Amino acid sequence: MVAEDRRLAVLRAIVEDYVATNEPVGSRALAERHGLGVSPATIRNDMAALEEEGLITAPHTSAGRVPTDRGYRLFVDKLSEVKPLSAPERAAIASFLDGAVDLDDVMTRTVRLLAQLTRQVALVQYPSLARSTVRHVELVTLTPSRVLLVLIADTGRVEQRVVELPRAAGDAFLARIRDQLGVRVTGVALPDVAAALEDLTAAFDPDERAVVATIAATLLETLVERHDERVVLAGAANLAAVPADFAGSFRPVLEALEEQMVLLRLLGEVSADLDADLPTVRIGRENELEGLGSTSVVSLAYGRGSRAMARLGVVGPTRMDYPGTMSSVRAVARYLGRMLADQ
Amino acid sequence: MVAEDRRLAVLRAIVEDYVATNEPVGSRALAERHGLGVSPATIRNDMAALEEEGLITAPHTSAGRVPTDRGYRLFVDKLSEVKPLSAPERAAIASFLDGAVDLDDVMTRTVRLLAQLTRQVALVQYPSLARSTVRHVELVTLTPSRVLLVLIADTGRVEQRVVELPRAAGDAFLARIRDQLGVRVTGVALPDVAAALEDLTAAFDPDERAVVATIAATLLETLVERHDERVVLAGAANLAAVPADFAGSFRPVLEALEEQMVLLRLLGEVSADLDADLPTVRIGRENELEGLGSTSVVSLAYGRGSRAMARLGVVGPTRMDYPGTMSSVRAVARYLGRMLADQ
DNA sequence: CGCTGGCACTCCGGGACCCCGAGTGCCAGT
DNA sequence: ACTGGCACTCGGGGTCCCGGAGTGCCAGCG
Repeated sequence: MVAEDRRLAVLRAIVEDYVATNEPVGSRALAERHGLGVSPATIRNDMAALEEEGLITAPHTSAGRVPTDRGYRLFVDKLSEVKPLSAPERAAIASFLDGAVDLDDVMTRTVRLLAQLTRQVALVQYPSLARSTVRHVELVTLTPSRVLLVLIADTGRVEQRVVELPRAAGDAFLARIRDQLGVRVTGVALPDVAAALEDLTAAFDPDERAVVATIAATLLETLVERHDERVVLAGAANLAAVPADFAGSFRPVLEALEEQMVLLRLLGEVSADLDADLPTVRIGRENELEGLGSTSVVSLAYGRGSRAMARLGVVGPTRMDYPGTMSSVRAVARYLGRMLADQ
Repeated sequence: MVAEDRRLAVLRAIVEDYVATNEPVGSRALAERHGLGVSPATIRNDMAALEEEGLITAPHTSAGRVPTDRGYRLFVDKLSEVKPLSAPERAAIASFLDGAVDLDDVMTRTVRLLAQLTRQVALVQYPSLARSTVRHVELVTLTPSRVLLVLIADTGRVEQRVVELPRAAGDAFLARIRDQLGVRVTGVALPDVAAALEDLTAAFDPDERAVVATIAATLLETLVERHDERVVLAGAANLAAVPADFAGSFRPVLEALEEQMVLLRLLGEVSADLDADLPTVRIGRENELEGLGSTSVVSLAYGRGSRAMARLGVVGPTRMDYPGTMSSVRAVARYLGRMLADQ
């Protein structure tokens, strides 16, 4: 089995060298730079075997080898360790995020930080409304028949919506609605709000119910909407770092990254718990999105305590420094979770 | 002066052809495609004169001519007319923007629309807080010594900030503060809020003043902050449409566009009034920003009635369709102004 | 049996070269 | 003032060629 081990060591060396140099790596360079203790000829045999298994491939007959998606996959799963961040990096995270004034600010800073740390495109999803509770509901009169409905979640997230009332409503009436809403939904988990509002209209006179129902409906709409799942992005310029990474132009990549839907799918489903300590890695074709066949996504959930709230991650070329990226993603996710817990 | 007129016609033809084909334009093609009624040789003389004046330039001894920044400038100022939009385009604007649920939604839709219409990078600045009035101020208790301060402007813009109080404050006390704030600032223009709060602390007992002062300070901070001038962006993928437009890589351009400060400077100062009906055009080096030497910016203020609230515009290669872009920018600015007036 | 050195082979990339076409500037003629 | 003609320039593309890097295979060795 010694031979088998060496083969894997060769794969690991190929991945590391290729990531570092961006050039197909040959047997001689490999034998020299890594202390494998065998001759290039032996390595060539190993490489032939690895190629047979579909883990590496040669761009041309007479070039070095390059890892395939499957090769990276094996590397990530079995051959790499997530290195802890350096002290300066930790310090950078702290100094970057401290001093944020509101949730928008936290999100913006986080995504920039992540882009800077990893030198890739960073994504951060807003804390999911579905996993929050209501902190406060407010109604603000705009005109007699229009009110602004403001919903504040415990994550600090604020949603607002203008409501057109079926008829004019006086301040006293609105105050009663506000009170009733407050009593019923404050502290309630957002998915449970619908149930909590079930009997809301019953608390009002029949001729008042149309107005109340309109407001309640808008509130529920606000909770349900896909709008919910906002994702912010930073570091698009990093795509241009090594143009060769994206065959032809990277226009399709840029285009894909402008679609919120795509970003959400890249980050993946938010799991219930925060148990997973290691980022999820999707490599190349593994994420089946148009135009993103030569990119990888490293993502992780963040949250308060053990409850996941949303995800964050980075998108980069399949030829990326997985261990480094994974550790940055993990560190930022942890720090962000801690920040939000403070609030 | 007929000769002079023809020279300008030649310049205009060069700009139009170059924009259409992205290739240096020669004297023969010019004589054929545009009904100038003179021979290529004559046009060559004109071109020599235009080159002498610094309006066009030849990439190589034996290539056609290309407009310089100054050439585009003359074209924009004197030789082009802003064409009205086509009916389908107008329809697209309306259908794209209608149905927006809140201010964020309006901004997002607008910027996407503009990017799509112009096929360039679009920028839209949020309605300036400095030009709004206060619609409502709200205080929400988080913990006894922390409150969330929410400010709603008449543009629909919502700002929130967590305030750490110097000591715990009861609900009744906070309600009094809220009332006092409401009385003093509701309907007040944001720049005048500081004055309106001048005597706020006087309305409270001496031992309450520290808390009140903290809240007032945070409110003022919220108004002043640069955060104020948010700009959203869309259509970055359009930069990649004609890679040759940005010599080498367009990394620097992407980088510049990630800086809020840069975006603000690109859009320019918001003037007091909405008098200017034509977009401002800054061509190439005219905007003195690092990395944006080969881009042009077409921008315009938008607002309610005659009051400017902020600006929007697009960034693209100097080689752009100025008349078309200008008309799109103008149309979107008008429509957006009308939408906000409705609110 | 696994490893090694040697060897013939392949193929990419870059440089040298050349030609063609497009476009110019200038000049003499109308 | 405009035009046709002409000599000139230059870049892009095509072809050719070579060197270097890397491979696969084979025979030999411990």
